[in-house]
Amino acid sequence: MDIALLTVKDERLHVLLVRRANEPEKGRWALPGGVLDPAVDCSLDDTVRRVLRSKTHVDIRYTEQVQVFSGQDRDPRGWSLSVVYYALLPGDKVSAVAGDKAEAIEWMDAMELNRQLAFDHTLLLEAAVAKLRDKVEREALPLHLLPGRFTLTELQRTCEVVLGRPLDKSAFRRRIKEEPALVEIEGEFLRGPQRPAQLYTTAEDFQF
Amino acid sequence: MDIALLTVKDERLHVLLVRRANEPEKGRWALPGGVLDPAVDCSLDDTVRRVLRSKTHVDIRYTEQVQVFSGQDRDPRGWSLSVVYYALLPGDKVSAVAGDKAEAIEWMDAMELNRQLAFDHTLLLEAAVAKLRDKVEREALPLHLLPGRFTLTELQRTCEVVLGRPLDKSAFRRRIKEEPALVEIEGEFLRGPQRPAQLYTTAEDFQF
DNA sequence: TCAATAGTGTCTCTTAGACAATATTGA
DNA sequence: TCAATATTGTCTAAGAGACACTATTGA
Repeated sequence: MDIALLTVKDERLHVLLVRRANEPEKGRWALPGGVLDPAVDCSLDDTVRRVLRSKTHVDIRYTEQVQVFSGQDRDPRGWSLSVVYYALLPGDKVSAVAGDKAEAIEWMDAMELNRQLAFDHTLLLEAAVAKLRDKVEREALPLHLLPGRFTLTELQRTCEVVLGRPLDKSAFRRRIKEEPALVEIEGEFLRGPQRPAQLYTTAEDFQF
Repeated sequence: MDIALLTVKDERLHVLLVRRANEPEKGRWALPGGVLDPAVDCSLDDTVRRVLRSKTHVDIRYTEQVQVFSGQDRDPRGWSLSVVYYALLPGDKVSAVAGDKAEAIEWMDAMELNRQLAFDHTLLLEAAVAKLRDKVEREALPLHLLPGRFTLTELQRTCEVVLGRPLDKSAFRRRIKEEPALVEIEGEFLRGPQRPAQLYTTAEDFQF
């Protein structure tokens, strides 16, 4: 099981990588992963949460199964099978994710696949990002990438980062006006050297 | 690995079931499945094709991975994991699918989930149908469910069967007019006691 | 001729995109 | 006041749905 933990950092979609401490592919960067432990996990989703907790020490609000990768060529040790998940981390929690002493971690730009990852992890990452993007392209709001309170502009930026293209402000706001997933925090604004921006939060029953 | 082999029969979406010959759940209907054989299969997709060939003796044109189901409660024998696929069979090939002597088979209406299937197979089937429907809902044409040559009306009926709702003829044709996946078979018509209908076929490079 | 289905045309209404205009703050 | 960003309004063009119309065959 491998996980693409995605977040928005510096206006770009980033993914968490860990450096492999052992052979094969020692020293190369890879998606964090883990193995199913039937004694502990009630299902694969449990495995994902357990692994994420141990690697990040942060509570992850959302995970989704992407695809199974399998075959004899993806790992030099022979036939292997891996279920890929993506997970979403709010942008303000990035700094809370720290590697263990044993493991070096790094946030890599998830759109720029210039670095060579271990095994077939570049493919896995592409599939994960594609699935997320597809969902957002179909009108889903990636609220799990945002902090507890956010402005509409921040929400729009997040969508743009995931989609990799600019959105029209007017059309975007028109669309989400009807969105029950968003709740206006009455009287709360983000202030700066300009007109204050209304703060919103995610509805209780929001399902991504 | 379990497979929902889907086809259109009698203007309804149907799924192939096999009756379990062994315990547990002996005698109950289930989706056909198989186990991965690393010695033979280069990947899970190979497994699916191998299993389908052995069960149906028909060449299946299209398969797609749906989702992994896992947990300790889905099989009385304990923790289990299954990758679910759906596969599409052209409507004119239904009669070519025959069970072995050892196995009873049956086509069940895939929308009417009234029968109690073995294990959690009702859930697996629902997930498979939902994935197919979702794809067709987003403008994909389920050409793999159709024979080699077909009319636009037949194509529309097939979409309607998958979606479970009627489509407007005019709007439907307007949409697929631009569709490169469809190739008109010039001069070939389906004739009957009415105006002949132009026959179409699937483009070589069609990707569902 | 009629029945039956194939195929087209037209109207309306909704919506997305582009872009402009207005609003409200701190400095 | 100005700079900067928030928020709203307007115009237009494309597309979807509804529905009616025409076309072409066999009987």
